Amino acid sequence: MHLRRDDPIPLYHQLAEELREQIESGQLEIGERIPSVMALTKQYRISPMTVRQALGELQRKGLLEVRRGIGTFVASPKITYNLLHLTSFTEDMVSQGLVTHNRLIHLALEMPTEYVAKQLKIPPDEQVVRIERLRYSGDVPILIDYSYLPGFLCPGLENEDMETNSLYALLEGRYRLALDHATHCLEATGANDYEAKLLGVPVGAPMVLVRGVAYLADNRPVEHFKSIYRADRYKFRWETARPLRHTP
Amino acid sequence: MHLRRDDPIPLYHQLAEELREQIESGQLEIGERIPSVMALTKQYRISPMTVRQALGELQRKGLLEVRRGIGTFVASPKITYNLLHLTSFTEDMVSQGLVTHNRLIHLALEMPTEYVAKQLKIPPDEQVVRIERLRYSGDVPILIDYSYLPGFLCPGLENEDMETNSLYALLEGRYRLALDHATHCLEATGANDYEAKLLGVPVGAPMVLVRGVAYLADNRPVEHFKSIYRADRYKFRWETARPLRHTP
DNA sequence: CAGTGGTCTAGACCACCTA
DNA sequence: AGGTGGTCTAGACCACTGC
Repeated sequence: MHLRRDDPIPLYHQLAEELREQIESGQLEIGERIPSVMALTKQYRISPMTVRQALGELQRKGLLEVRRGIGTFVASPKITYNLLHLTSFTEDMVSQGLVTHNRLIHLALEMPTEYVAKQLKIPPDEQVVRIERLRYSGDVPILIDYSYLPGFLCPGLENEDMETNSLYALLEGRYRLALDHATHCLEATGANDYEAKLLGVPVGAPMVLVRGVAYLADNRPVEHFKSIYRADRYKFRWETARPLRHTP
Repeated sequence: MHLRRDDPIPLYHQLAEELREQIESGQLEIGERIPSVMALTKQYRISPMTVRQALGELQRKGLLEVRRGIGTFVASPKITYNLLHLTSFTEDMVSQGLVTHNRLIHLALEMPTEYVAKQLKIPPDEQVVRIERLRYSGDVPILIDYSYLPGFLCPGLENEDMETNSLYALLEGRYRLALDHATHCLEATGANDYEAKLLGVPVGAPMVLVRGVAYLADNRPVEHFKSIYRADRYKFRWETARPLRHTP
């Protein structure tokens, strides 16, 4: 395996992906030492700083664990698994044997708010596709889901069937937009009139609000999302590993 | 101001701290552009890569915001919690450069409830240290923190100064209990009378409730914790390698 | 066009760890 | 002693932005 130098995707990210695949495929086992920085430098013919950028990325995501003066090791994969698990509503429902479906509330091409334009890093006069869906577990509405995507990235998306189709499957299949990573921000809030009505809870009922942005491998924003969960029907679980202390 | 080159603290961290102080003191205002990479390179007589390491650190912590081709700007500061790593509140605040202190509300050796004994995997007649603390960012109370630890693991902990000491630092330093991993469960809730009074918010105000257990490397439970955060002052942030939110 | 941040090079020295 | 990761240099080219 070698890296593509005439690719918009940075070398360090290509290397990080390569290592992640080796970890997830089991070529590199949990607790195993990965090749040293110098070894990777020679193997991929890139400079040490670039290797370290790749390792830093995986370290921050919890896939690698560094022991100074000894080496870099594959960390327990629980962390990433559960963090992904944390964000996957449908998967969570299915794994608990619950039937889930969506109700489309809104789907149109329109002008973004200032906030959304900033999140997507587009000019404020660039149109976005706005999607609003209500998502159920069985007959119980669990969350409201808002998505905003730059219109030029997915022309015609506003005419698709968003009730039965998965948005991400559409993006990857029809528009060849391979989502790569995402940021998330979680807070608690109370249901407003609109949310309370849709979800069938009292106004002010405790809700979990998750906002974030999904990106392509080259860091172009593809989607700004906002999800509002009923706190009485949904809990978030995860595990962490303690980071090793390093330099001050 | 100049950096100390014969200091164990890395240059990039010194620069990051320098910029952070300028932001917090108001020398650099929110939304203001900070000097460019080249300007900082010349000003502090360090190389561009080192400047970028400093900026990257502040960016990941949410203090800076980058607009490509334009410049780097001071972001509006928010307290965030990194879900990837198991850190204590104190460590988390300090790493973000925020001043924090605790008010001890309760500290004693006592009999556990059935629930706590089960969480800690100890017999119901085995005593636990119960700690209740109110924790501040500056002058603002942010959360109420309950900890329960098996008494035999940390004899004398009930006589320690829990107002100025970090619990995790004490456990690792004095008792040689190296925390390794933890489980967490998060939900949203409304403040009850007691919580509202302590935190100075209205009854029913949105709160984030996190419960869980911290373990040693051999899976012995060390601590059952329960933290109640003011949702208006504390947000939880994380990144995922692949966004699987809408997977069918 | 000039300025910005993003990426990358090909080395260097250091503190740390094992042996 | 020899290998490891951590830090740092002094440049380079690129894509993007605003003028």
